[in-house]
Amino acid sequence: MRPREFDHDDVLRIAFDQFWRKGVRGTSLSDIARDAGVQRGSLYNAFGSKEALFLCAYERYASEYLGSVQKALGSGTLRKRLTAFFDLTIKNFRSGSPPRGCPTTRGLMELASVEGEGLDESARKTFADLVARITDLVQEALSGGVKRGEFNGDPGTAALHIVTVTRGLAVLERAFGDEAQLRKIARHTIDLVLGGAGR
Amino acid sequence: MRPREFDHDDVLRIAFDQFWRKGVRGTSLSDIARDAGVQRGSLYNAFGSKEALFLCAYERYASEYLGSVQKALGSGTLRKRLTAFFDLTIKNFRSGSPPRGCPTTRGLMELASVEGEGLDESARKTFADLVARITDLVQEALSGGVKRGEFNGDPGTAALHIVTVTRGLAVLERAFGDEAQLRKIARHTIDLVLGGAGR
DNA sequence: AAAAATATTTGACATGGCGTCAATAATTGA
DNA sequence: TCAATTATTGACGCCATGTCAAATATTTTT
Repeated sequence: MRPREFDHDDVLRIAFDQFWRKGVRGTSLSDIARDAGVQRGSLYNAFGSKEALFLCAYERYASEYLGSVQKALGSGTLRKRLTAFFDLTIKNFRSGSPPRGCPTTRGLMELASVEGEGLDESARKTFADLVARITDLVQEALSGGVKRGEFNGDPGTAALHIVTVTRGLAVLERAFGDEAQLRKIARHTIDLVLGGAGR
Repeated sequence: MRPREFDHDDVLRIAFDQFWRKGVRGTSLSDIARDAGVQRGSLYNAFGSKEALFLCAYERYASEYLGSVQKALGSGTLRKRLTAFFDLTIKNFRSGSPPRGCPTTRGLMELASVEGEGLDESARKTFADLVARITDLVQEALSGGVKRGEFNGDPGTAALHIVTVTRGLAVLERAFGDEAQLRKIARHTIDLVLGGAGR
């Protein structure tokens, strides 16, 4: 059979970059094809549809992103680790100029119409993964030195709350665009989560 | 001059309903025109462009929404009022079937490309208004019976945090779609904000 | 080595959306 | 009554998505 003349991964990276900058609906396959030096038809042949291409590109990004989160959460006190998580998150969707926002959030909202079921599944996994990692973090801290009673409810709920805040930040960032404010909210959230520790 | 043959407000309501259900980019002016019994050209004559029409429709909605928030925050203890706020918010973006999500958040994310500057302004105002109302609420409670020291930082930061959570909920709702979970996060947030009061 | 099989590339095409424009129609005011 | 003004209407250009058949480049088979 005839070998393909372009690298799938290259195209996915290029496509994701455009999707992230201009949104899924705001990016045409012609744009991507031109940027990637590929014929538009080849993209259809390789991926089937624009939404399918976005999905592939998104999943490639998501695994990379989750990996970097994993790394950032490395070690240190709970406060330090949570701070690192918020820092990474804010830095991630403040990257580029103008800032490009949170890809998962943007994609999810943009495709959350009748049809956009493919990304729902994928975004759910991303969020679930984040919640799981933060839950582990909290549990680990609890079984370590951190005193119980500084958390309201179970670690899972705390993690859910934290991930919710990060996604809220992704939204506010689009509205206000003020990084200092985002950091303030992040710090405040950590203070709340760590109970009296930071007051 | 010739009188127009349709009611602006009717069209805005119909348009907003479609935008909310199918997204801005997923809704065509032909759809709206058909639904409203108006020619497509008339919409361009009256509003200028699809984005401008969306903006008008959004602003009509936003003032209605802020009014209902105002009402819901009416009276009672701070906990009761915050609970009412979360309830209204969740109920709002769980309305319809399937749930239609938060219009401000969806619109903001969808149009947050290079050009979408019109809605940025409008959404910023909506969020700023929400933050201001919640700030007032907290300040009122503080000058009333509620003890100081149950809040971390100033009331403004607390309000910002709360609004951030509601927007995070709008995102998670799209991913998980589980209303019970949203309520759990809301309750948890209130518990955190009210310090030791609810523990 | 030649031919068959198979997958990719390519360009043409159909469909549908946005936005513009000139022509037409319906009022109001002089 | 007629001019001025604004709304409506339908045709048009442009661009996007997605489909299809023809052409092309390999690998495998004979």
